[in-house]
Amino acid sequence: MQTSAQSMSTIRLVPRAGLCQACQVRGIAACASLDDGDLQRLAAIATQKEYAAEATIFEQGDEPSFIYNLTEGHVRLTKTLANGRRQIIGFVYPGGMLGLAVHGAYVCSAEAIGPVKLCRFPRPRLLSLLDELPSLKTRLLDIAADELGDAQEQMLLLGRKTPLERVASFLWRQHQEAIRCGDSTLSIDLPMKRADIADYLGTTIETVSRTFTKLRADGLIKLEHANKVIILDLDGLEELAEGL
Amino acid sequence: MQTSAQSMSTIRLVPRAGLCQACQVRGIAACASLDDGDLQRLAAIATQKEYAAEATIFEQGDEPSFIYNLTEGHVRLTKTLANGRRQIIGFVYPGGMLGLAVHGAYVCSAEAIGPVKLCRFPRPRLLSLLDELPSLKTRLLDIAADELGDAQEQMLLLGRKTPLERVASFLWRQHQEAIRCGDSTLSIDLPMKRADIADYLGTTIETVSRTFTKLRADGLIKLEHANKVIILDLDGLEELAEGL
DNA sequence: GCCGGGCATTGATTTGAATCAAGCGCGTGT
DNA sequence: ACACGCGCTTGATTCAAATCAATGCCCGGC
Repeated sequence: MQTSAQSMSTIRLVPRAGLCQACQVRGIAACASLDDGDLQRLAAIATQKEYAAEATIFEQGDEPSFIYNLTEGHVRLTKTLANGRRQIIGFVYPGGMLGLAVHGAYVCSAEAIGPVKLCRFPRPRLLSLLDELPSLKTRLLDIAADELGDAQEQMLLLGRKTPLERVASFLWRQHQEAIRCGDSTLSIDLPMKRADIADYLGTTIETVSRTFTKLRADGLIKLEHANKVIILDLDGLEELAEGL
Repeated sequence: MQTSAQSMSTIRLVPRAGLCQACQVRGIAACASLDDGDLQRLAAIATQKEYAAEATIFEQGDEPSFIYNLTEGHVRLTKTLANGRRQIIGFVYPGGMLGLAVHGAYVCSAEAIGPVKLCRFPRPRLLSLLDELPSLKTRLLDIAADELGDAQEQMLLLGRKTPLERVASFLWRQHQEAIRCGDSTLSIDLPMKRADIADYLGTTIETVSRTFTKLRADGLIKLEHANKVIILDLDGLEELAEGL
């Protein structure tokens, strides 16, 4: 009872300068485009922050004061309708950016799935620094274009795929993501709960669960336990995902 | 029979230099960020193209050789699944960009809804010009961030809204778009067919039609004819769209 | 003016996923 | 060790939207 609600969510806050060279996500994050000198300048405006599991990093509608780079853990981006219906817009993995998509206010909320570490940049200072770091601006444009492509793929999923195809697509992408992080096994760790998967795929917990069961029955996957999936038939999964 | 299939779709192609000052979308397109001198440099690499109704401007999977700016008419962006199911990712209005979202290839196809005019830029030349026109690069980043926000809003629609809410959201946005173009009436012209609306909203032609009928019965809209809607209760429409 | 075809609307029926409702398994804290 | 609770799975039922099927309307060609 001695810790306040705030200290529950924000565990540590340290200046960032000098730590970048050692950063876990140095090679895949936005800052990968920078040489050591420019990295120094970026690091000068950055602060490292940590949040506990389930903490809210920012809220839909908030003034967008910061842009973040996720260094450890997983984040979900959510939008919520008046009556409580929730849609998960995306999951963010280590190396990903938060807070890029903005029309005057954050368009979605960001919540830590497990404990996370972030690199935080004051938006105005980062934006003005962009004029002096053109390679970073280019990189952000590339990142935004990639995210736009991902969003469009998700619209196809939500608008036109069956629940079976949605789950297969989800697992396929989780596998691709694991590869991108250097993990080339067919074993997938799901950091999020069934409710998160359901809200991401535009369906329900029950349907997600039944679909996992069906994929297992059909021999496409094995469920080591609820949050660990082994892919047995990667090609079959991809075919399902593409609606073949 | 004397005209080939190609000349059916590509009617005219003229150099663009010098025409920008007179451009219809000068004030709202990406080039709005440029002064006259920089505009000259951009115009030097642009070509004006026209396409007939239903023509394909580029195809999902094509090498992304060009970036386009729509000057007249309307475009739909589509993705298609193996078995023919189609999702419309977005509609583009005069002043909008085509071909920004790319992972090595166009991620969707672009099709003219009616006759269209476009300003076409060779992608490599535009990208290298960006290094000399930082304000344009910033503008493109802003546009990409806006489109990302729109895409996220659409994910909420596709994942969690009812057909009634989807159609209400669609009409509300069409109205907002009309305002952006300086048209402040409550009368909306729909350039696209019911099939396009259905594929955009992740539903069917029949459901779209029934929903229009219901909105009319409930006194929220009037249907002047199939492609002309008069909004009678803008607030009611917005409430529906937000799920209240 | 009349015919034909494309597009929209309306109606009847089916179906697949949401909802409602138990159970189960596992980790946590007492 | 035990009980509690949370998260996942499984089963039964409902229901909304997709599908199937006609009909109507408007425009363009003959």
